[in-house]
Amino acid sequence: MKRAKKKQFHDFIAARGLKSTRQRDMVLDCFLSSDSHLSTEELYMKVRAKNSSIGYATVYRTLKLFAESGIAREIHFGDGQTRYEHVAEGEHHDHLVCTRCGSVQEFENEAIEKLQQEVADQFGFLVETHKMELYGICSKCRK
Amino acid sequence: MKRAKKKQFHDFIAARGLKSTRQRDMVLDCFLSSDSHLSTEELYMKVRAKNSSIGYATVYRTLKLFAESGIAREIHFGDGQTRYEHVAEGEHHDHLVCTRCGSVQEFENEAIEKLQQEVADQFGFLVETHKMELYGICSKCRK
DNA sequence: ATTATCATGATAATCATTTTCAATTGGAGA
DNA sequence: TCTCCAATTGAAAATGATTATCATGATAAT
Ligand SMILES: [Mn+2]
Ligand SMILES: [Mn+2]
Ligand SMILES: [Zn+2]
Ligand SMILES: [Zn+2]
Repeated sequence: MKRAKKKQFHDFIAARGLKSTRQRDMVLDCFLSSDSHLSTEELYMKVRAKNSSIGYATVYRTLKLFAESGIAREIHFGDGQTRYEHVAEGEHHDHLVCTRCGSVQEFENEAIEKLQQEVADQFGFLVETHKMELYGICSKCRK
Repeated sequence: MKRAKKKQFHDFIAARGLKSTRQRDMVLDCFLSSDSHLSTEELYMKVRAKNSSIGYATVYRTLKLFAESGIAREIHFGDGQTRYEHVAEGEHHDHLVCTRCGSVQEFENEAIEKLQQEVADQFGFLVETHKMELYGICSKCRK
């Protein structure tokens, strides 16, 4: 899957007339080998560990490109920081976010998605994207 | 309903040992007589129209108190600005947000809420709050 | 190799929001 | 009503995340 994501990004880069650089590849490797839902700063720290000369701005810019290329998605959990998650082609999921330990559990529920569509239809609304997040205490933190 | 909200806020102020001020009452009146989902800046402009000497910080601080008192709820639609909506006791709703004109349509769907609870239960997750927003094109903008 | 572009890193600039602080005000008690 | 102190206010500085600027360096097509 990493291979495919890398190709997808490189194809995007090429299609846009952009250039392949050692920094972009470095950020890409760090992103693909990291957990999902990392903040820009967290990613920056990981990249920094590999190459301390990388600039903060480069990480910001590269992450935005990942989102545009479709291999990542920007998410906001209300803590004031932008996070990026891995995107699998044609897949969608929502989140359970623990307000105590910060852990994030992903889930998919076809029934809910269908009901959302019905609601939108009732209002003549054309859905492009949606977000659903349940905030609370995860099972580990409840013990 | 305005009466009740005002009382709720004044009770909150008193219970916390805070003081009732002309500025807070002014912001409260503007908030209660405005549409929901206004950004802090939009509210500030409305208050400013009544009393041009009000400070920006006061509006920020007061809106936070509204949220704490339970008469308002902070919401984020991803445009980088905090918005506040009116809260009716014991009521909950979600949103359809038009990405073209910015209009917001509220809706309630008991079936979805129930399914959300089931999902959380499956993961042993205790839900405290949740948000669900459908982004897309509203019926007016589709015509 | 040459050249036209694009990318990078350092730094300044933005933007929304928060904090600081000196001056003012509210309101409980005398 | 008067006092007094804690709470409040407005202006301005500070903050934190993100973006823009710009001189320098790298990429890749010719
Ligand atoms: Mn996710
Ligand atoms: Mn609402
Ligand atoms: Zn937890
Ligand atoms: Zn619209």
